[in-house]
Amino acid sequence: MKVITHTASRTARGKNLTIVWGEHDFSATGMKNTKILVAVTAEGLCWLGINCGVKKLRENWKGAELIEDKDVTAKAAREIARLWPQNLDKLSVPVVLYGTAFQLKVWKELLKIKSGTTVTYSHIARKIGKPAAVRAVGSAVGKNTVSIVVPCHRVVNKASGKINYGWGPTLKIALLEGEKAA
DNA sequence: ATTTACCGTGCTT
DNA sequence: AAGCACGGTAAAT
Repeated sequence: MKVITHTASRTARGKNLTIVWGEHDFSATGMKNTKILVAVTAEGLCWLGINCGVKKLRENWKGAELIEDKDVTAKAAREIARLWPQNLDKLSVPVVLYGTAFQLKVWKELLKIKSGTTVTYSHIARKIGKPAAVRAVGSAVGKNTVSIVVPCHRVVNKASGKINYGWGPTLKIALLEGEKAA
């Protein structure tokens, strides 16, 4: 999978950017009643939201020009559904990551987590050489813009049974179950 | 069992 | 420019 990164804050990254988006069914994967909102820039996949609506997309790409066109996003959506859960790393569409230097480090680390496995937030913190920045890792993971493909759901709490997930704890569990079963 | 300290980000003042 | 709230974990109380 090709990954393109850009250093930009959340508020600045939408500037002068055109994003095409579309909603697609993800149920064929065994994830019942699940829709993914796929968005692409000229470079590649920049956003994947689960059951989320454009509002979230707009909030995360302030100032960007958003164009709805399912025909454009369908190819990527179909490929994601086909490759999940084991082979997302074979995605032919490049993944485009816009974040701060810290966030980019965290997200790239997420890409190394194998399907069917989980790691803790402190593990990531150690991996990026900032063992004390566990909480910062937590917030960076939560700001991931390309769910599922950048597997933020594979990061779990160490001991406390708490489950945190931007699209809801239930979905996080469902994704992990789906990957384990595969 | 509760509190404290650590870090980066984004929102509010 | 400064302050506040978040989020996960280990260590100290």
